[in-house]
Amino acid sequence: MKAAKSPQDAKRTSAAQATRAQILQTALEVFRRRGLDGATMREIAKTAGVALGAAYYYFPSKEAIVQAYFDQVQVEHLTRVSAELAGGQHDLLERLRIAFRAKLDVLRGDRKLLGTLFRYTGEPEHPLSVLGAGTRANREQSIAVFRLTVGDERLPGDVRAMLPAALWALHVGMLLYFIYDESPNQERTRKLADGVLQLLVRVLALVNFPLLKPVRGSLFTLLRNAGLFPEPLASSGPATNFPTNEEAQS
Amino acid sequence: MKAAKSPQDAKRTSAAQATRAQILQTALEVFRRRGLDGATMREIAKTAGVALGAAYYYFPSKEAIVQAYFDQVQVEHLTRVSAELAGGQHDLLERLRIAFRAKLDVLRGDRKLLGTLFRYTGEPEHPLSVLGAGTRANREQSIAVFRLTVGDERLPGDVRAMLPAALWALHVGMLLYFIYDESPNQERTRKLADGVLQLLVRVLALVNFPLLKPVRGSLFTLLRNAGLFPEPLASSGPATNFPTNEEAQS
DNA sequence: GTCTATACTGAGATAGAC
DNA sequence: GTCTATCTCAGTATAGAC
Repeated sequence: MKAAKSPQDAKRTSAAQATRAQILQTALEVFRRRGLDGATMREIAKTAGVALGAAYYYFPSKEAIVQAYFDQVQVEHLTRVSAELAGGQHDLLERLRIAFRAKLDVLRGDRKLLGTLFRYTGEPEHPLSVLGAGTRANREQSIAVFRLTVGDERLPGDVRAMLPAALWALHVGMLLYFIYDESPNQERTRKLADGVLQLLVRVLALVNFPLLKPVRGSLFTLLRNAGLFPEPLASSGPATNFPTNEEAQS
Repeated sequence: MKAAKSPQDAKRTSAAQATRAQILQTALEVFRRRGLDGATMREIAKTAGVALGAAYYYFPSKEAIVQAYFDQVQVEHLTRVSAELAGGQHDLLERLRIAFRAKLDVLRGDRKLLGTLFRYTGEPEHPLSVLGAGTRANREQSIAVFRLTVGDERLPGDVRAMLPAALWALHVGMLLYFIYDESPNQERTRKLADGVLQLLVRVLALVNFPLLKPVRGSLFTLLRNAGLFPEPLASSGPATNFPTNEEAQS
């Protein structure tokens, strides 16, 4: 957003970024070796070859490092999905599989770190709550990836409006299953995801069926009243998309 | 399970139990006053009139106290639901509302404590993970309450087999919403629960409809293969009921 | 603005005396 | 079963080098 004002600034900045990156990467190594709780900021700093203060200079807490990791993951997910989707014509199911599998591929090997993602779920005020304000940017980027995945698939307006956020929620559920999945290479998670997505696509095809239409209407009204998907249908701006609970008239 | 062997034992035991209860109740007061993180074991011990070590003698960690609280909640939920269900004839929807509302009533005022429930969701090995082995007893008791709530409602066998666990999962979701709900007296949560349950009952009525039967079949097969509801349909023993992932052949 | 070195505080948890 | 003393470690503070 802002360019460096002088060579000095640029140099300082890039040196600082290198330090930051160094700390981040080292921290991830230490996390993988020791586990999240086993890792201490002191060891991270020492291994990274910086003083403790430097680590705290860049990351206010240990979990902030993990958050930075999640931001990294998010970027890589977008990259992978964009690349794969660009590669050819795929139907909706294939596209969804690509998006879900890509996420698992990016996270493969870091299942333990993933636990942190859920640690503050029950604490609305915490900056690292998956559902909280502090992670909104990351969440919206992730939802955007699913919006991209859905693309211009022909769907009823209300379905199309909430599908990306619903997919995001579904994918969070998948990650939870992933963490608990001890099958070799977590194949069970992949199978489950495939199956669920297949089912989802089938249900989406049924969604205009007369018997189901009223159910669908009720469901969406319910969710909207609950403030779970408050975007005003087909709004184009950046949508708020989760329990912000900023007083909706029900 | 085991009776005291002598008056001494009984006395010791009951004195010890009194100490334990004292620590537990005091801890809850302190939690409510200071919040969970604001509360220190030192303050809890001091306020309860015991030494720090005594608190740790009864509760291996601060969160263990919260876990004990959840056990208490579980007992009270069962009591309330049993009492209300015994009071007359209710249809399924009414019974479900009773069960869900009772839970909210029991927890009203302790929403902050509830955050702890989710803190270790992402850590399978942690004794306090909602989905883990350490909380299985509590979870099964809770599912049993929902089984009681469903009662002998006429339902297809597969639906009837997974409904209690599904309701348990749904109710956990409700608790999450509850935590984030800042509406007066958390009325939004109650409205949402009512609406979701109404919808659920409507869907249950449609479940035998020809168009939906294959979808339902696929869904259940999927969940079973995923090990999410591994009980062998209508087994009567204590069912394992969540991602234990003890090697299932998919 | 970036980083080092060092020391301090607070709190969860434990050991061992009684 | 209960207490006191102690340990560890995350996180803060500070003072300063560059």
